[in-house]
Amino acid sequence: MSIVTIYQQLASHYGKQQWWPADTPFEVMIGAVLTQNTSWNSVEKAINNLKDAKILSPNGIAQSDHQKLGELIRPSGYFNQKAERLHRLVKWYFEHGEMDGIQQRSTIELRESLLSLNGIGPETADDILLYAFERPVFVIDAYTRRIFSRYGLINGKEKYEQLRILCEDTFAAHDHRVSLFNEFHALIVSHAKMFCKTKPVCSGCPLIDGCQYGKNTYESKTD
DNA sequence: AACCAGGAGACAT
DNA sequence: ATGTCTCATGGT
Repeated sequence: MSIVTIYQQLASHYGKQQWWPADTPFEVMIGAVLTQNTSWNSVEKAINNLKDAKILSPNGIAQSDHQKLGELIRPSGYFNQKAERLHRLVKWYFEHGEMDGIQQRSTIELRESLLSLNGIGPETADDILLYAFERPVFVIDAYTRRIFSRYGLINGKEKYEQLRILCEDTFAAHDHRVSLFNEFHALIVSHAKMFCKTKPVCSGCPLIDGCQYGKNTYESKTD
C-alpha cells in the first residue's frame, strides 16, 4: 500500500468531494482558523452565526470588536484566541491587496507571510493556500498522519515539513496538482471521520488491506 | 463523565 | 531540539 494507492482507492470508492465546504475563498480562510483542533460541526455553528450577523466578510470581521466577534464564534471553542487570530488574518488580507493582490504573489512568498502571523501555523496556512488561493500545497493534518502511519508508510513522528515534501514529491510529475491535492486531503478527512478515529471504528472500512491500528505506530504505547 | 475534535504558541527541559 | 501546558466549546 503506497500513498498513490491510497489516493486511488479512496478516490474510486468515495468519488469527488467538492471541497472546501465554503461559499467563498474568504470563508475558507475563516473556517481554516476556526477548525483548529475543533470538529467541523462546531465550526459550522460559528460560521452560521457570522452569516446571520452579516459580518462574514473582510470588512465585517475587521469592523466588529473582539467582544462581539468572540461571542459569535464561541461555539467553535478557543474563542478569545480565535477572535484575535481572525482579526490578524483579515488585517493581513487587506495589507496584501485582497484576492487580486494576493494572486500576484508567489506561493512561497504567501506561505512565509502567512506563517509569520501569530496563530497561523503550517496546517492553517496550507489550508488557506490550497483551498482559498488554489496553490499546489499538500495539507498535512492529524488524519493524514494517522492514516499513513496505520498503513506503515510513515512512523508518525515526522516533522510537518518533511511529510508535506514527501507527499508533494510523490505527485511532482502530475499535471493538475491543485485539484489532486484538494481531492486527496478532502478524501482523507471524510474517510478518517468515518473509520479512523483515535479509537478504531474500522468496521466497513474500504481500505482494510494493510491497516494495522495500534501496531508499530506512534499511537502504540507498547512499541 | 472522561475523551476527542480537520492546531498553534509559550515555556521549560 | 523535544516535551508539556494552555486555550474552550460541543458531541459521544
